[in-house]
Amino acid sequence: MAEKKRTEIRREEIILAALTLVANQGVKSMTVERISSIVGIVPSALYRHFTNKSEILESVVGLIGERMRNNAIEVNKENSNSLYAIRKLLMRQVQLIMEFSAIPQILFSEEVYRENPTLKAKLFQMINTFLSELSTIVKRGQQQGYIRPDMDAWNIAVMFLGLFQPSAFLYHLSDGKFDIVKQVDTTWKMFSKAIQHQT
Amino acid sequence: MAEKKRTEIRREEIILAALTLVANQGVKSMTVERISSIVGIVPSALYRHFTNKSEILESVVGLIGERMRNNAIEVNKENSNSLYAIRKLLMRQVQLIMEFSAIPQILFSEEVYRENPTLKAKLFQMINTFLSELSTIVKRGQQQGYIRPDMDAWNIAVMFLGLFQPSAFLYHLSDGKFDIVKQVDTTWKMFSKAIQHQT
DNA sequence: CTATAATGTGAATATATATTCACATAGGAT
DNA sequence: ATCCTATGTGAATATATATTCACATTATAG
Repeated sequence: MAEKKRTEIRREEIILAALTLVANQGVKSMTVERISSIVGIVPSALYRHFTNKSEILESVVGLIGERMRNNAIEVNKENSNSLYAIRKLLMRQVQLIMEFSAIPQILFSEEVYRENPTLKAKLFQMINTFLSELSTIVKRGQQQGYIRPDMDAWNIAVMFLGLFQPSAFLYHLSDGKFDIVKQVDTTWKMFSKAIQHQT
Repeated sequence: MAEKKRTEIRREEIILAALTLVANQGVKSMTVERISSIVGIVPSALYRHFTNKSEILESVVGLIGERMRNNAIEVNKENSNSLYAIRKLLMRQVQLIMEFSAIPQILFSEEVYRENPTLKAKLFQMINTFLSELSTIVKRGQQQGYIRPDMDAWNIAVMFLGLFQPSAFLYHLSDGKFDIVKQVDTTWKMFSKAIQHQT
């Protein structure tokens, strides 16, 4: 028999196990059997800590969202030049993707989209929070005179997503062979020049 | 009993039915039961025309790929100004996404990624073909003097994907509420200015 | 017109997975 | 130390789905 642990601890272990599976092998690999096996308990034991599997997936998505949000907040704090902060954020996103290569799959998974409307709403809110955080950075840049003031901050934030999304896609599709850093670097050069305040 | 039809015809009907399901409700909704129901035959009859479900999915993905490729070829033929051709292509991609809102889900689905390595390879090749076609257009633009010659055509092609991918994502996530056309328009203005030959 | 091959059918099979439940046991509160 | 509650276990249940197969029927080549 596995050691008995308090539910708060087990919940964390379960979420972590689920994250590991999802991040590396996609949402489908996240079965109750595998999760429980990693944690070292029996499948039915999961239901002592979560009412169902969806709840576990929700927590996992929440964890990723939190991480993205923190990235945005931190780079904003650490960099006075907001253009530089955005570049830092870009690099962090790339890092996140390389670490959890299945993130795009999660964000587009049908488990999220169709089978769980609550989760879809949560995901939408998550992305909006991120975009909002990023918008703040952009606006600061516009006030500081680093970024052109004639462009909508929210638009720029959405464009930001486009800087790494295709690379993430190709990285994934090529089994990690695509040089994501190089592509993103080039893209950033062009992008930063385009949004910079023209003196 | 359903009418007997030659396998070539049935195959087309089946692929079309599968495409309809996938495009609107994702890969998971594409079950043998539903496909056969749309076609008007019984599930087991599918196996007279395909050896298994994967083969059907492969055909569906192939169809989408063909469509993307044709888009690229056509806009290249129809527009002498290659910058304008690229813009046209962008609009066509947006149209494609609005018509088949589940395309991102297909491209990132685990059915494609994990369960079927052949299909993954095919998808990769498909994207590369598209990017290659687009590169040709870009290179022409560079020769014509419309596009800056100091940027790698392939890089630009990958960036192109980033022009609509985030919008597709948000469009999907917001249940069609996100104004994809407006966002892509703004993004295009910035992008086209950035890649234009600076006189 | 008939024989044969191609296509369609319904039932059966196989598999994978989530979830429930009665029972077992450990560990902290008293 | 004992009781009680929280946690763990194994078996059973439910469900969804792909696939196979023996048999039925249609179309078509000869």
